[in-house]
Amino acid sequence: MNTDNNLQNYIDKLFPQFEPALKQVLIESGSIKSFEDGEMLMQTGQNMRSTMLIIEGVVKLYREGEDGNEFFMYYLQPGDACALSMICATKQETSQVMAKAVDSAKGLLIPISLMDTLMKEYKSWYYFVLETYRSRFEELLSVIDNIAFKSMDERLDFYLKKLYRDLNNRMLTITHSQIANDLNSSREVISRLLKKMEQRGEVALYRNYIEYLK
Amino acid sequence: MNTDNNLQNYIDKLFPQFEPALKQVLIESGSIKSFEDGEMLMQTGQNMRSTMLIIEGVVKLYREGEDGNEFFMYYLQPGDACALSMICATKQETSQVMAKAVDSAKGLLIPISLMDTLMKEYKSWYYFVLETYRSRFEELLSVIDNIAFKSMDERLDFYLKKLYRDLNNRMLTITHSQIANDLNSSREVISRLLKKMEQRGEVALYRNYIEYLK
DNA sequence: TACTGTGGGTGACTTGAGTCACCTTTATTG
DNA sequence: CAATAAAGGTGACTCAAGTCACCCACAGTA
Repeated sequence: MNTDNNLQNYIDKLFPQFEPALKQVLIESGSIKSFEDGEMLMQTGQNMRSTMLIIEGVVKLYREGEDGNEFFMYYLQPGDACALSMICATKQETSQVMAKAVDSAKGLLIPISLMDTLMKEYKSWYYFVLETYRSRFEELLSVIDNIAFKSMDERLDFYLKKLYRDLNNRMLTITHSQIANDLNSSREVISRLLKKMEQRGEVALYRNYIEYLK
Repeated sequence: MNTDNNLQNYIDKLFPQFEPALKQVLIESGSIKSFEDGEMLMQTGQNMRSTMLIIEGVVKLYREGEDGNEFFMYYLQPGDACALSMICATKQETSQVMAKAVDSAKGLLIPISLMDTLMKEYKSWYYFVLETYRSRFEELLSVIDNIAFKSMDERLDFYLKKLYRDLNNRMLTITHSQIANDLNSSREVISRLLKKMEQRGEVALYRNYIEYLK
C-alpha cells in the first residue's frame, strides 16, 4: 500500500505549494508511519530523531502535568507539521509534549539530518516551517488567553467549538469525563455546565456524544 | 554614542557565535533604538517592519486580554530576540503581544527584508533563530503548566523565582498590585499569600520591594 | 435474565480566590 | 506642617469550581 505512488498523491494533495524537486526529496527520504486509534506518536521526554508531517487522521497534542494530568492544547490536521518536532529535531532535544492519534492517523517521517538542507535549498519548505511555528505559537497564545482570562463555561464552549471545527462534525463523539480530562476539570462540573448549555439551546446531549448547535 | 564602534562592541559581547561576515551585515543594516523605562516596544495589533535583538536592559512580554487585562509571559534579556517579531516579520503579520521596557532598554532593529538572506547565508543566524523559537516555545509551555495545573501560591512562588533569576537580584523592586496585575489576580490575594510566604521564611517584605530568600 | 461496567445526574459540602469596605503606614509636596 | 497619594493590612462576604456520596440508565455479556 505505501508505494511511492501513494506518497506522491498525499504530497500533491496536502502540500501543493512545495516545488517539484522538494517533493521528490520527501518521497525519496521520507517514510510513512501509521498509528492506531489512541496510539501515542510522541511522549514527554522522548528523543526525536525525525520531524513529522501529518498526512491522514487527526493528532491531539497534550501537555502533561507533574502528577500525570493531561491538558489539551490543540489538534494537528493533515497538512500540518509538529512544530516541536521541527525545533527539537534540530537541537536533538527531547519532547515536551504528548501527541496522540485520534482515530487512526498517518505521518510522514523526515529524518532530522535532512532539515538543514531542506531549509537552505527549498524556499517553500522554509516558509512552510516558519508558518508552522507561527500558527502553533498563536495557538498556544490563545490557549493561554483561555485559561488566564476565561471561566470554565467559556472555556468549555471554546473547546466544543474547536472540536466541531477541527473535526468538521457537529456530532462530537466524546464523553463528559474525557472533556473534563482535557480541560483539567472534573466530570460533575462539565456535566452541569453542559446541561446549562443545553437549556440555552447551544448543544443537545446524548449518551457518548454531543451535538453542537451554535 | 551610537557609533558603529559601539554597536560592534554590543554584537561581539552578546553574539560571539555569529560569524564575522554576519556581524558586519548587522552593523551595516541594523539600527539601535532606545526605549525609556516603561515604554512599549510593541503593541497588540501593531504591524512589524523589523525584528529586534535586545542589547541592553530587560523587556517584559505580556499577553493582553479582551477587557484590557495584562498577563505576564516572560522576560527578554540582552542577547535574546523577540521570537514573534521574527515569525511575524516574515509573514507581515501584526503583533499578538505587548512588549514593555523594564528600566530603560536598547534594541537592535533588523529590517525584515534581510531575514530571508540572513537565514540562507549564515548558519549561525539560522541556528540562533531556531534556538529563539525553541526557548520561547518552551517558556510558553511552562506558562501553560503554571496556570493549568498550579494554584495561586505556587504560581506566585514561580513568579518571584523568575523575577529573581531573570533580574539577578534578590531585592525585587515591585509592589503587590503589580504582581497581582502580572498574575491576573488581585492585590489582597497576593498580599495574603506573600504574608504566608514570609511566615515560612521564604521572603522578607518591605515597602516597595521584596527580598527573595529561597 | 441477572450481572457488571461505563456514562451521566444530583444534592450537599468545601475551598481557593476574588471583592468590598475600611483601615494604617509611609513618602511626597505645596 | 497639613494634605494627599500610594502601598499595604484585614475581616467579612461571595462565588466558581472541585469533591464526595450516591443515584439511575443503558449496553454488553455470562
